[in-house]
Amino acid sequence: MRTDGDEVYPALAVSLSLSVASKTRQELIETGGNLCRRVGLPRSLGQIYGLLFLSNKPLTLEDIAAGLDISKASASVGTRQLASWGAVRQVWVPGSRRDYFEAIPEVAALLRKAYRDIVKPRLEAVQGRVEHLRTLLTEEREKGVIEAEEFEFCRSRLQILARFQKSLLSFAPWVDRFL
Amino acid sequence: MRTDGDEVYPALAVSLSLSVASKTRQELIETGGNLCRRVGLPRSLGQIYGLLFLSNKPLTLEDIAAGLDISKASASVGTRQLASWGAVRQVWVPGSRRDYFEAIPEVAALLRKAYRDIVKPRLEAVQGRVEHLRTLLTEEREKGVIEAEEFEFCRSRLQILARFQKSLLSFAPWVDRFL
DNA sequence: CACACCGTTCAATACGAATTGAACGAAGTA
DNA sequence: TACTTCGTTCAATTCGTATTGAACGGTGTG
Repeated sequence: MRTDGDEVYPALAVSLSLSVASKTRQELIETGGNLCRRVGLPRSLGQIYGLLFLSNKPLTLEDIAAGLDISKASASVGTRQLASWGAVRQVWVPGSRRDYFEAIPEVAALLRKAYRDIVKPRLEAVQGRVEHLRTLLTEEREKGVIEAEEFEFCRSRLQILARFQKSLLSFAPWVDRFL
Repeated sequence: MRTDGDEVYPALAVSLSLSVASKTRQELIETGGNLCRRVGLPRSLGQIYGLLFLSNKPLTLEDIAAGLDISKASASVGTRQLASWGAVRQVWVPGSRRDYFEAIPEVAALLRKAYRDIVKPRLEAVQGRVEHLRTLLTEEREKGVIEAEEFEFCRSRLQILARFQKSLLSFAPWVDRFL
């Protein structure tokens, strides 16, 4: 962790209450980070979730920053992002006025939610987009921008797309049933 | 397109045989690019596929570079990548010694292939990873790095993960049936 | 055999996005 | 009211990686 203000001890996560850096935790954090990076998400998200996922007790922002050696800022925005996705919960600890976080371990539920809240809406957006393209194409045909043959070709191609994402949308119930 | 060698005409895709830049094509290219970027892939891939997808006839690397205003190099690596995924096919055109490309429009089949060749193997890799973590954890327990309580906690958490991706893997047949 | 044409490669660059440090505000504490 | 303690914000920086330009090799052509 990089403290703001002056340094105390050179990067020793001394205040961290959990058994510092077991290899297991370390590796889960790493794979979590990689997993995120691969999907185009900030690696810190996966790391934070991984850290919390193997944490006995809720952790503070400082714990997280220290445990992952990232800045307090990153920890802040990261936890907020995760919380907005329901992957992390902010818990109240009576004595302290810090924010404590814990992972929500129901991974399957998280994935289901992700599908409903992110993938599916986006698919529907794409659906609208394809429709738009189809009307656009016929317009251009009427204006004579495109010749008949090419028009027909494009039309069939767009139809393929339309059919495709309709079948993708029909996935939704199956996803729900499975997870 | 930025030609190597000297310029001829200021960026007019004059040699491009398809009806230059219909709005429809334009937009599909754009959404294809965005789609890729969102998933963490180079946008040029989506653009190339989009261009070819609405193309009557096979296109050369130069056509692609010109049509998308990207470098010949990008077009080259992009088409190769797409071809390696089976999203694009290199066709032989008798008269010319250039490489011609056309899109493979069976999007559903492409997705199925992507699942089998990319997602599923990766899931299996993750499975191995989780197993590794579990043995690692018990090792650490035996060495006394972790106390009993925390060990039990982590163990249950890892088990959640294991169950989760096992159910993910059981998806495979369903994916095949659906697309 | 020289020459033009094409696709590939690779080091350099450009670009987007994640991460950071410092400043700030809110809320407790003495 | 001065002084910590925390979390947030935002401009600046860093970092990964997509993209490019130039050089190269290979293959037909005159």
